[in-house]
Amino acid sequence: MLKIASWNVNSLNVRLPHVLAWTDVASPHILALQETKLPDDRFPADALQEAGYQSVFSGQPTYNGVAILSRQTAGDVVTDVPGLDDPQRRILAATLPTDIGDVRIVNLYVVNGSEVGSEKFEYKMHWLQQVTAWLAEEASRHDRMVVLGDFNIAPDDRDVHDPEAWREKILCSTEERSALGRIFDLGLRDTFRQFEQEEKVFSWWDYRMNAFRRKMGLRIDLVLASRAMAKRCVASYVDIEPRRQDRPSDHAPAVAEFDVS
DNA sequence: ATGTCAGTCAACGACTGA
Repeated sequence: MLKIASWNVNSLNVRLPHVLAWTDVASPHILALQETKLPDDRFPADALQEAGYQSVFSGQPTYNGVAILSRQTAGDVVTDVPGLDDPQRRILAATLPTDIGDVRIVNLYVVNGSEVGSEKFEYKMHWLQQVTAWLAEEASRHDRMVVLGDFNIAPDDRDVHDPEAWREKILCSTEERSALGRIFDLGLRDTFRQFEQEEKVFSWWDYRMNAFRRKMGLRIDLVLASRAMAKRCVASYVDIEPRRQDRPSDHAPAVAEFDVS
C-alpha cells in the first residue's frame, strides 16, 4: 500500500511534535505540508530524518511555505511555474519512486483569497489560472500524478457545514469552484469522492467560536489523482485525530491510499 | 461575536494573515 497525505500544519515550528507523533502512528510514505512558515535554513530536516523521512521544501519567513516528506529520495523538484513570478512559496512538485514506478507529487498551498472580489481574490484567481495551465503540462508528462494540498476551495455543498451561510462566500464561491473544476477537467479526480463517505466530513475548522467542537468546518484539503492513480486508489479520508490534540493546527490531514501491488 | 492562533517587529502590544 502506498499512503499519501496532505496536512496544513500552520507553522511547522509549533507543529513539529504533532507531525512526528502523527507520522509515527499513520506512517504515510509521502506527506505534503503547507504553511510551514519557516525559512529554508530553519527547516527541521534533521528531526524528520531521524523519524525516517527525507524532506524537500520551499519556505519563507512568516507566511506560506510547503514541504514534501518522503521515505524515498525525491527528484525533479520544482518550486516555480511559468507565469507566476511569485515570492510566495506555495508550490512544490517532486517525483518519488514507488513499487509501480515514479509518481509525480504536486503539493499546492492555494491562495486563500480573503474575500470574494478583493485584491487577494483576484490574485487567487490568477494564481489558479497559471497553476492550472502548468498542471496540464505536468499531467501530459506524468501519467501517474497526485496533486494534493490546501486548495482553499470546498468542492461542493457537501463539503460545507452550512452551505447557505457560506453561499458565494470565500472558499465556496461559484467562481472558485469553477476554477477547481478546471483542475478536475485535467483528469484529476477528488479521491475522497471515489468512495462512499459519511456526511459532514471536514478538514479545516476555524480556531474561533469552538468551530471544531461544533463540527463547523469545510473540506478544503484534497488529494487529487490522475486516472492511472485514481484507479489504484483504495481509500481516501480525513484523519481528524490530530485536530483533537493540544495546540492543534486548524487543519487535519487528508489521506489517500493506493494499491501498488 | 472577526471572541483564535501564529509570526514579526520591536519591545511585551500592535500589526497581518488565515
